[in-house]
Amino acid sequence: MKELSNIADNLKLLGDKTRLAILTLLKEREWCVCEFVEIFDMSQPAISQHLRKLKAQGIVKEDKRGQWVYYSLHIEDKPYIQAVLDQMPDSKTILSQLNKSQINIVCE
Amino acid sequence: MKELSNIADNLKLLGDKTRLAILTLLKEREWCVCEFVEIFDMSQPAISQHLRKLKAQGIVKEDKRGQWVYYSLHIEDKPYIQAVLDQMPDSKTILSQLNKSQINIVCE
DNA sequence: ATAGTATATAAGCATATACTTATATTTGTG
DNA sequence: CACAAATATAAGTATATGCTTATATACTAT
Repeated sequence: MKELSNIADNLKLLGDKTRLAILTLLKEREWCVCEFVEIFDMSQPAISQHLRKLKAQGIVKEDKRGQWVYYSLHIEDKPYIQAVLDQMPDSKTILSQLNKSQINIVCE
Repeated sequence: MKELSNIADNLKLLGDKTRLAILTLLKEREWCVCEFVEIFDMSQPAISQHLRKLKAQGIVKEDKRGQWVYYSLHIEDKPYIQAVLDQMPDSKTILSQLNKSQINIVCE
């Protein structure tokens, strides 16, 4: 049984809009860093740091292939994360919500 | 459909050991503030502030009865929180983990 | 009314978090 | 080798967070 504080630390990482979107997108397929950088309105180091945190807690795993690093989910042993992601909308919905917030920023 | 950022804000509140324990205990029954104050090694205002955050996001509801305020879960419309709490251990396990950490503090 | 108990709020503070920019590292290509 | 692209790391900073102590509020009982 995982420790309460361990579970809380995992869930804390899900409590960020960007990371929650990343994980939800990863339900569908693996993604490389540069794809995330294009999608999110944020610098490359910011994305890299989010992925590092997720990797540090074993929530994602990386696969270096040539110049690119592909990330995928690694939550087989974390049912509480699976349970959350099962409830998340599909990638298309996530992407449209990200776009909407970008438009909001432009309009302000 | 709830907004991505709304879900993330909810999950952020679950990403704290104390609040996650509170919510898990609330699966079993309603609790009053003073019970939480006894269980957790923390001041009464600290507990009160955690409950206020949970109430502000509609995750718990309160019921004032005389001198006491009883809190209970209000997550019927939040399947991703239900899904997490379904995966959490029972109250006995939570309480023993809290006690363990208190003993650790004493021993240091 | 006064005192005691339960809870909430306010203010302050130390630490954590999520970015930014600058720079380093790794890999592919001419 | 030199350069470009993809990614990671470092350092700095503004804001958020989770506690503390002090105080206010609400209810109970004598």
